[in-house]
Parts: sequence; C-alpha cells; structure tokens
Amino acid sequence: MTEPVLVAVAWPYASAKIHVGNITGAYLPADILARYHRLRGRDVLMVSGSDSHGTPVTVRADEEGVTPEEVYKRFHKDFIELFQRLGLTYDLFTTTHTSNHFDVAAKLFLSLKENGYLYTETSLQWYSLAQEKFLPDRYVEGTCYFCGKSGARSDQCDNCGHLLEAEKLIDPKSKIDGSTPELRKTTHFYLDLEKLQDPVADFLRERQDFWRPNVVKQSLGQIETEGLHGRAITRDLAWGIPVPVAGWEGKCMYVWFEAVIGYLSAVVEWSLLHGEPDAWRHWWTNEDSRTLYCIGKDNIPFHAIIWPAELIGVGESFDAKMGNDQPKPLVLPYDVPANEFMNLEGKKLSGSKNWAVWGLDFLDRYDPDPLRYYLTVNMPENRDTDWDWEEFYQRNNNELVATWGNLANRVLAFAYQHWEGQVPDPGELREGDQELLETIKAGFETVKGHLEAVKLRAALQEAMRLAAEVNKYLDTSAPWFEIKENKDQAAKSVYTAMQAIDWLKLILSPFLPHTCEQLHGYLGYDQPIFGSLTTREIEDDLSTHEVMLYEPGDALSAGNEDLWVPTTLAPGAPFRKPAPLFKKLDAEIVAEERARLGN
RNA sequence: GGCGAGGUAGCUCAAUGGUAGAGCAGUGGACUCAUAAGCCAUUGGUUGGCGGUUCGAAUCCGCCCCUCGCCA
Repeated sequence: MTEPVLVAVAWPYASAKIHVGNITGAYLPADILARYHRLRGRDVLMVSGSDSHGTPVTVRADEEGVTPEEVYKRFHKDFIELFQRLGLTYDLFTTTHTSNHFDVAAKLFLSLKENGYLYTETSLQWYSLAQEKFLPDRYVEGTCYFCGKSGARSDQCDNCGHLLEAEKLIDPKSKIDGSTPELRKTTHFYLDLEKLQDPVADFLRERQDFWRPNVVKQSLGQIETEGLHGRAITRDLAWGIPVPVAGWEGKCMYVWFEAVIGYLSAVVEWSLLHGEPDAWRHWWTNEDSRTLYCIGKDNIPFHAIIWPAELIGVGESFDAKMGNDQPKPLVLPYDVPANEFMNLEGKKLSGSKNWAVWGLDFLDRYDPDPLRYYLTVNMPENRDTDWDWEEFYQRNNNELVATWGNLANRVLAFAYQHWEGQVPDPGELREGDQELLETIKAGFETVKGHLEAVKLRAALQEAMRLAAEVNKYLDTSAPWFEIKENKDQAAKSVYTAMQAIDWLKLILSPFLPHTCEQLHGYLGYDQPIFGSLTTREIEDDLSTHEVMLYEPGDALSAGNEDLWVPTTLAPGAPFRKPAPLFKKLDAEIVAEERARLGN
C-alpha cells in the first residue's frame, strides 16, 4: 500500500441530464487527477454516484405518473453510459439509494447526535391539504406584499429582491397543483454549526495558502463576518433516508446533508464489493490520506464548511460504530479545487431552454478525447469560461490534430515505412538529439508540478508546448532529407522523435486516455496503460442498483510503481502500423451545432 | 443587502511594485516526412472607469460600472 488518494467527485442530481459545463466543472478534472495519481503508483480511489433523493425527483415522478425510484434509475443509467464513454475512471459510481448508504448515513447522523451537534427546533412550514404533505418554500408561489407582483416564491420575491415572511405572502398557491396550502408546525433536526464554527475556521486557515482563493476566502469571509448558524438537516418527505430516531417516522434527511455522506459510504461500498470490509479506513482514517473534492462553485459552502463540520462533529464515533476497537477520526478535505462555470456561446447554460451541449448527444457525433481536450484547455479554473463551437472546431483542427496528432502520425508513419516496423537504432545521439530529449524529459517535472497544484490547463498547455518542440526539432533535423544521404543520421532523428512521442504519450495520457492508449499500442506495447470500466447490478435489502467500477486489471498503472518517469524506447523493438489519432473537423459543424441550440 | 471570484490583444489566458507577454486567429515567407499538417517572421493593447500612494502601478489603497456564485 502506498499513499492513499481519494478523489471525491460531485454527485450529479438524478433529475437532469449532464452537459459539458457539468463535465468540465467537476467530473473531468477528477478523472485527470485520478489517472495522474494512478500513474504515480498511488492508491487512488475515485468515487461518486447519483444523488437520488429529494423533492425535485418526487415532483418529476408525480408529473410522469411513475415512482421516484424509476426516475432516479433512468438518469442514473444515462450518467453511467456517459461516464463510461468519456472514460471517467470511477472506482465506484453508485447511488445514494442503497442500503449501505442508508446505513452509513444513519451512523453518521447518530454520531453527530450523540456528540451533541444536533438539536431540534419547531417552525412553520407550508402544508398541502390536497396532497397531504409539506411543500418546500420554492414550491409555493404567491403575490409579493412589498411590490405586489405575482409569482413570488414564499421565501423571496425575484422581482423586488425582498426576503419574504411566509405567513404574509398574499394568495399562496402550490406550484405543483395550484391548491392553497396552509402553514403548519413541524419539528426538525438542525446541525449545530455555531458550535463547530471555530474548528472549521481553523481547518480553513491551515489550508489557505494552497487552496484556490475563491474557495477559502469566501468561506472564511462568511465565518468572520456573519458566523455560522444552525441548519435544518431533515425534511418532511417520504423519498429519502429515514431519520434514524424513534418517533420521527415520515421524515427524511435533507439531501444536502445526506448526499455528501456519499463520499464516505461509496468507499465503504467499494470495500464491501471487493471483499475487504475494512479497506475504507485506508482512505478515511489514515492521516496520510489525501482527499480531493472536485466540485463546481455553487457547491463550495457544502464542501468547505458543512461537510468538514460534519466530519469534525463525528470525530471517532463513526469508526467506533463500524466496529473498530481503537477508533480514529475521519480525514478532513485536503483540497477542494472548485471550478467556476462554463457558459455557452456567451449565454448562461439553461437546460429548460435547451441552451446546452449535452454529454451523450455530443458523443453521438464526436469522439471523447477532443471533448476532453477542449474542456481542459478551456476549463473554468479561475473564472467563468465559454463553450464556443467555432473555438472547439479551431482548437481541434489547429492544436489537437495539427500539433499533436499529426506529430505522432508523421513520425510513426515515416519510421514504419523506412525501418519496416522496427524502432530505428540510433547509435550515438548527437547534441541536438540530446537537447530535445532533455527538454521533453524536463516536462515530467513541470507537468507534475502543475498537476500536483491542480492547474490542469497549465499542465496540458505545457505538454502541448513540448509537442511543438518536437515539431521544431524535426524541421531542423529533417530526416526526410537525411535519409536520402545517410540513413544512419536519419535513424538518429527518427529515434529521437519516437522517444519524445513515447514520453509525451504518458504525460498526455491523463488528459487524452483513449488516443494515448491507441498510440501506446502503435508504439508496440501490449500491456495497456490504464484499466477498464465495467458495470454491475447489485442487489441489497433496499432495492437493486447499477454500479460502474474501474478495474485496473493487468494495466501498467495497476501496481504501485511510479510510471511518471522517462523510460527508454528499445532500439530494434517492433512497433505497429500507425493511423491518425484524431479526425479533422469540417468547418460546417460550427453552423450545424449552433443551429441545434435553443430548440 | 452581506461574503467572495473575475474584468489585460479579435479569442483564450500569463505577468504579486521595475521596459505589458504567450498560444490561436490575421498577414508575409521558405519547405514537403505528415491529416494542405509542420517551421520561420510579423501586425495587434488607454490592462473596465475615475481618483490616490509611489521615482515607478495591470499589480497597493478608495469610489464607481459590468459578469458570476454563495448567503441573508
């Protein structure tokens, strides 16, 4: 066992399709990091799942006349298909609707309760007489008593911006069926964030030097100016995890409280599926464990404040409930590299207006690596970015195809033709050859530095810059001239370029896994770099659920060896006939794709 | 309203008090192994606005404008 790295990825909510903004915001950066750490030989576990509970799922189910379970499963199935096709190496992609997650969430809830971090409070909530259930604030609309505008939510008027007191709202109506709700008293559990404020602030201050400023400053700023206040963690709702306390039947844990617990429960489920029930402790109770949370900026407070607060409040109690005699506390987040948002052609993404590029739809027309490339060079790491079809087209053709794909193809095709599928023997390398190789070798260090700091754009740009260096080298040495005069000299040039490509293949593989694997095969390797993704149907006490699993298999990265090093390409070794790695796109796709938007 | 992030070349971004840079696009050139790809050269900026501190400000301070997120 080596250094544990837990890549914890945002849980997609199971009532909306996934678009490119979701992918670049959280899922893709997670996979790039996971694959990088796999290459480093670390014990990587990347987990997530469908966030399957809560009111929006039940509302959709009612509209369609099906059960909430059917709704979540439909979206869940699509998530798995998308992630599999994109090559996102989730060691486990599961769902919150499993008996394991229910059990872990209950243990966590009870740990917080026993440790004195939960309290109860009674408040007034809207109750639908027609549906015989409570309604969340955002499902009740009425007329604003400040500006007189109709369509105001019961807690806030979007027109004038005033916060509203529910009982003063004029003519309240249920958004679901138009009936008139009434206010009723209800009691809920609250997480005592006030009590946890100081340790959470300390936790943030310890990390403020290396966390992204928008994550840490926002969180600390809020604590220092307003302080933290208790938040309700239960709801009057049937679709979710029952509150594990006698007399609380009919109430469930609130989704934002329960879904983040998935980062823990998914690791427990992975351990159970692999027949090592205690394995989860390697990532969760090991002080050397590094946990990285890949999320979008809308989720910052949950991951930088509330989830750490839950973990601090739980202390050693969860481990004790899992049956360990010498229980340890749970590991707090090492980093929360939250991304900003991606817009589309200058406007905010909107699912309801179909102003979006949907993941599965994209993959029906294009390959996964061009998507991964464009989403990485344009990743919203520091600010909001824009998906622009013209730019996608340009970057695909001018960068991915021209700089990198063409480099690999021109060198391997030339070598295959003139050396009959064997790596040329260069003999002694010339000064210029060695210089190029030193330049590319240095890339292992610079790209590593960027990846460790979670600067994925910079890492990929550096790798592409190195590919351009090889193109320059080829222009200078010009093996197509050398071969006419002296094949031995050409062998030196071609070998040097092949060696550089072999290294760049590894450096680029976290970003472009499909085509790098392909290139890896052309270069003559039989053992793949990475493992593969499979799905399985799991049956438990609650239901059945589909999971996606990453299986390292016999891949090079399956072991604990650090592969992030320049290896030597053996002269004389056989390699395979190459083919282009990427497709050049037609300029017409820009207009075609733009025409699809907003319909 | 409060807490934050961002605003630099046509586009995407870099530059933490010391001559504003890179990639792409644009323009010009020589070449041909390669997906008409690659290479060399080059045009292009009132750093959102106003004011202040400083010998010197994209950078520090104040006010304002715009975009985005969270909270109330």
